[in-house]
This record gives sequence, structure tokens and C-alpha cells, in this order.
Amino acid sequence: MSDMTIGSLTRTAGVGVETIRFYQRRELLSEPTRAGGVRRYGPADVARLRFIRTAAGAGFTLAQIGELLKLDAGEDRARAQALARERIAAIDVQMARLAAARAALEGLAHRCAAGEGAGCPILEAFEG
Amino acid sequence: MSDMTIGSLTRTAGVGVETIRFYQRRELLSEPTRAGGVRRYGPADVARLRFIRTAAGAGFTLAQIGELLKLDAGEDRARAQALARERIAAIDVQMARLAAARAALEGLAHRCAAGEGAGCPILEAFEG
DNA sequence: ATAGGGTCCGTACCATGGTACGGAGTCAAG
DNA sequence: CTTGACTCCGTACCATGGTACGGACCCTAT
Repeated sequence: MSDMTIGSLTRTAGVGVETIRFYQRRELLSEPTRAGGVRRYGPADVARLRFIRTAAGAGFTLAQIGELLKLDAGEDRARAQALARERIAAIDVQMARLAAARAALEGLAHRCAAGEGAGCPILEAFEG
Repeated sequence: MSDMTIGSLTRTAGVGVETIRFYQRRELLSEPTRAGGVRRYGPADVARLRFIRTAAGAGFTLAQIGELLKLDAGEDRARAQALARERIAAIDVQMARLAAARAALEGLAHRCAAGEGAGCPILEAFEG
């Protein structure tokens, strides 16, 4: 059988036990079947958890992730598409901000390395 | 004189009064001079606040922003450079994550629009 | 059968980044 | 000199995303 306890699930996902219980309370993960009071997880739970961590790492809130999960394989294509487009737009905004900050930091590091002037003009680096 | 009250500062920066007071408590903004008990701000404060909001929008924590501000125009070039490089690396990681999520969402929206199969396979879209 | 390691549960706590409240003081215009 | 808008302050509160605690089970190996 490919079923695992909460402990092995945490090890494969790199999260704590409390985090998984937290996700279950938030209904991001469903309560799995039990064997003598102990939760048993299968491959679907692993995939779902991996999805949650990936999406969270990409800046989705848990509420947004929950909505995505509810739409998964569901019938409301229009809603799913709208949500996807909305998230893509937000990602584009965020990427632009990150790119701008990155350029500013590059410029800063460069001028800082050059060693001219009195110091490292950080605020100035972000003006452009 | 080009000095402004906290109210005009909030209007130019698009933040609330409480937020500015909060930043002052966190020492991200310095306590400005006062005229009869009322804070008066100058162009330097405006620039500093703009910097804070830009950096925060790019995902810097307030603690990181505070450190950047302390290093501004300071003598510790090595530290400033190291911090910049560190932040650039973190930004690259985050951009990669965002790009992956974006691609997954694009694929999802596409397949969802196509209207084949039973629904919108969101988890599947994130597997690749 | 007993020790250990893992798991159970509710509840409390934490950091981050603000946001709201309410009573008092200030200031310019009418 | 009063009215209204703005500002002052401390303190309390909020949402988000977890993290910790502690006493009670359960399961396996010795």
C-alpha cells in the first residue's frame, strides 16, 4: 500500500505536522481516512500538498489557493478561467516590480563597487 | 517653504496617517521637526517614503528596508553590496517561481477554454 | 508488558504589516 | 472667538500564515 502517516507526508513535503493540520482546518486538504485513529494519506494528498506549497511560494494567498482547489476539475470553467487571468495579471504586476527593484539593486551594487563618492546611494539607486 | 503636514504626505504617497506613524515607530522614517507640536515634512521625507513603498511593493520586509536605509550613503560598502547581491538572488528565485506559476496558469486557462474533458484540471496544470 | 516514538486534540501563542479608536490640542477662516 | 478640519498620542485591534504546548493515546520492537 502506498499510504503514509502524517509524519512521512511532512518529510516528503518539507513542512511541519502542525502546518498540515492547519491546512486541514482551512479545508485546503481534506481529512483523510483513518486507521485506528491515525490519519492515512495517499498520493493524491501528496500532489495536493505539493500544489499548495508551490502556489503559496508563488505568492498566492491560502484563500486564493482554496478557491483554485475548489474549481479543480469542476464545471465552472468561466470562473476558473477568470481566476486564472486575474492571477496572471497580478503576477505580471509583481514581476514588473521585482524587475525594477532588481535593476535598482544591480545599479547600486555596481556604483558601490566602483568606490566613488561618499558612500552607497541606495535611495538614489531607486529613483530611476 | 516646501514643508508639508502629515496629511499632505499621505496624499502624495497614497498611505494612511497611521502607516506613517507606524514607520516612524519602526525607525524607517525619522521624527521630523515640529511646528507647534505638528510634524513638518520636507522633500527628503517624501523620497524616503517613496523608497519604502517601492521596496515593500517589491517584496522586501520592513526589516530589510530598514537595513538598506541605514546603509544609505554610509561607509560600509561591503555590507551594502552583500545585501544587494543577497536581495538580487532572492528576487531571482521569486521571479522564477512567479514565471512557473504564470506558465501553469496560462496552460490552465487555455485548456479550460478549449472545453475538452470533464473540467479544469488545475492541479494537473501545475505538475509540469 | 513496557518503553519509545509517533500521533491525537484543543487552545494558545507568535511575527508581520498595518488599521482603528477616542479624547485632547492646534490652526485658519469666517 | 467659535467652528471645522486636521493633528496629536497611546493603546487596542485586525488578518495572514503558521508554530508551540502538553497530556493522552496507539503501535512496534524488545
